Amino acid sequence: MPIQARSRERVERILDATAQLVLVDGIDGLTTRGIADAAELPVASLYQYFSDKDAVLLALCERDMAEMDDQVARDLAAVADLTIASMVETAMRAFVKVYHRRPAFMQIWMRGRTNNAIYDYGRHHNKRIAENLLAVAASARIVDTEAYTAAELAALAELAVEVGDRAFQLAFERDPRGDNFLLDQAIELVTGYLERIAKRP
Amino acid sequence: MPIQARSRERVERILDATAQLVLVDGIDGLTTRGIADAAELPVASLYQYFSDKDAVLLALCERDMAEMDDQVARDLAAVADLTIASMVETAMRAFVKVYHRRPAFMQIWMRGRTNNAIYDYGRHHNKRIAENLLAVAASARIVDTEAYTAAELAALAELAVEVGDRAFQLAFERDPRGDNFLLDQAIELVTGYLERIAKRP
Amino acid sequence: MPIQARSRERVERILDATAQLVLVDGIDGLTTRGIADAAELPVASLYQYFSDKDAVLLALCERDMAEMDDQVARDLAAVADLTIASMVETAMRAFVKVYHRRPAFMQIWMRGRTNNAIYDYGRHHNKRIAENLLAVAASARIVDTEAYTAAELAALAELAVEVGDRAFQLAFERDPRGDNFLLDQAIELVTGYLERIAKRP
Amino acid sequence: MPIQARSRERVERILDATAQLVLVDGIDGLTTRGIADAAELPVASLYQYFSDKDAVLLALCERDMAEMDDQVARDLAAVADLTIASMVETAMRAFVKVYHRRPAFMQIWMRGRTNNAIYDYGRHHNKRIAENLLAVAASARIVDTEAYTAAELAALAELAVEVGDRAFQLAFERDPRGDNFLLDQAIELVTGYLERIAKRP
DNA sequence: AATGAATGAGATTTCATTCAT
DNA sequence: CATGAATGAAATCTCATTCAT
Repeated sequence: MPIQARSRERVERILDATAQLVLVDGIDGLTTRGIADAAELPVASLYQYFSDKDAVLLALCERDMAEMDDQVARDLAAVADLTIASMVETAMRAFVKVYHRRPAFMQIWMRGRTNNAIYDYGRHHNKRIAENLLAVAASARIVDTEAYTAAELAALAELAVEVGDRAFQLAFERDPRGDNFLLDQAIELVTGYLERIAKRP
Repeated sequence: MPIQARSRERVERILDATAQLVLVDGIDGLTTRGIADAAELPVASLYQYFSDKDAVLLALCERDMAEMDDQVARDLAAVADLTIASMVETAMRAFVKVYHRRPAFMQIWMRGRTNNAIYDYGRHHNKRIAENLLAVAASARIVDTEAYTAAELAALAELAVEVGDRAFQLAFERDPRGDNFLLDQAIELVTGYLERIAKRP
Repeated sequence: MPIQARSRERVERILDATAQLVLVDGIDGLTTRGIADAAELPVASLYQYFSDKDAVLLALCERDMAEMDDQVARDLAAVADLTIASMVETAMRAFVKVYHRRPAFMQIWMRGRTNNAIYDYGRHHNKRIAENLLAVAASARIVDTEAYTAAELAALAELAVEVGDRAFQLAFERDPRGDNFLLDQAIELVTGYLERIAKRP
Repeated sequence: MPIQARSRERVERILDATAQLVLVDGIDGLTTRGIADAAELPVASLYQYFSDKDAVLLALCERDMAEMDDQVARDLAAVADLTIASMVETAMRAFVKVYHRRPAFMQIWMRGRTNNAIYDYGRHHNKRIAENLLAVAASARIVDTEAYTAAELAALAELAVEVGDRAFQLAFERDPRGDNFLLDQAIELVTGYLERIAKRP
């Protein structure tokens, strides 16, 4: 097996093992030895692939986040009539799909944010999501660029994403599959809020 | 100095020290030794006042939460014309006042909720706040009790409280005094969302 | 209530509480706080009656040992025909009686001898028992004082007591009431051994 | 130095250090820090070789017990005329040899048996010694298998071993090399007791 | 005499990380 | 590259004992 492939395989195994462990023991219970054991490799070998423990968590987030971004992009591309409402709904439903597909990721995301690395990554990622969605909306010319400055729009978008995030947290806390009533409400809430930036006809 | 007063003073010192430390090092960085050093007393003495580390955190939350509840109650009592909008604004501004007075509390509240003790307390408290506000609104007959079931109203209120929390977190992250634009937006967001439960004329 | 009486009552309560605790948690689990709680008095008050924790254990042994000595003396006094065999049997059966009456004492005695205080007390007491029994036997003129020096007799007697002690330990380990087969064997063993010091007719 | 040898050497050093410490401070005074200091290695390294404190004690017992078993087996093999008396004497003298070689072991053995790990191991080992000796005696056809049931024989043998243990303890307490008079008496005592199971001609 | 409060001094164990090979 | 082994640095909590009142 070529070294690179072996390396990639091991990294995946580490990430999967970490995901499983977080699911079972929570973020606080996570140890390097635990990860190594679960991934069936020596502890010291972890450090060949990751600089430290936080880096593992981060990589896990990144991997699954990339999947989430893909899902959002793909689903948005399939929307015929792009409005603020359809965008919000599509994006948020895409999130839910990935949370369902990756329960461990959901756990880490929802409950693991005391870890500074994850927390910071989360803030950073939410900001990027907000920017991306704003860009899509802008290029679809569905944003009222006259009533708000660019900075205000950015702040609004980020607020909306964060608030949606928290609402989902609540929904997934109540039910590991996401409480349906709360999911719907979350979407309504964010939609309602963001419609103020929709272009007035 | 009477013993009881001395004891209370020490407890306060422990709580204040804890608050400072959480602010600086985060919840994960909190250690009993750290608390004791900061509070200038022997580690063993911590255990006279608190059964364990979690209990300290919990007490801190309780202390500041009580203050927050007071503030909200007092400010709401002073509102002449009670509407959903005036309630939300009054309550949220009351929160801001307390966050100003107790910056450490905000941090703990916003970032400390993976700690089980805090988490449970937080969920419980938010729920209670939501219930209280809902009760006030109901007795002022400004809630549309026909369009929603009681359970739905409870869920809506809780969601609003949690989402307001998160929005405030963002505002206070950007600016230690709370970013004004974001604070306003937060209030608008929650108000907008909750107005759907206002009684239709 | 006169102070002395109150004091004696408290000492008894401490001793009883200690006995119970040892029975439940073993010697290693014993704490001053535990004793105080069980005896329903403040920890600090323990130190009014005992110099330290070991002193409590020691006092407990002494109290029950005194009872044991009484039992032996009383039972021996009732023996009509004093021989080595009847002495050994009577004394050992008296031990068993007290072990039955005082199960906590039995526990401490049988399993608590890692504690230095208890261990030393045990050695000391076994020696005294040996001396006493030897004195009784000598005054009943059933000992062969010609074949052995006084020092040898003392050593023999002590060995017999210690060995009997260990045999009982085994018997009470196997069965909290004392395994009957082993109890009988223990008596036979000690009797058989000591008969060598019986006066030859 | 090859790693395995280094590891074995360290384990030995830990065991020796433990033995010394138990000898000086008793079992209760034993601490992981103490062991580590005496063995001149970091406390954390203890846990590379042993799962916890009890495991160290246990390993110490096992090591010395193995030596004792060897000694007994070797010496018994050299006995020409196997009788109960010669067996008992040979075995007990073999014990003495090992106690001489391993004074710490005797201490641990005699005083450490409240520690659960050691206690359980001790009971188990004494039983096995008793069984082994009984088996040797049986195969040499020097046991009266008609007067006693197998269970009784087993109990008798175990009692004899335990009682011999205790007698030896006394002998070694009085004199670090083992008081000769008491050693002789111990052998006589056990021999005398066990001869009842010798086959009647 | 009585006691609530205070504390010095550890004890055991865990863990992330680093080397030497 | 890979890894078994090693370890510095803590962390939490307990407990016997002592004071000040």
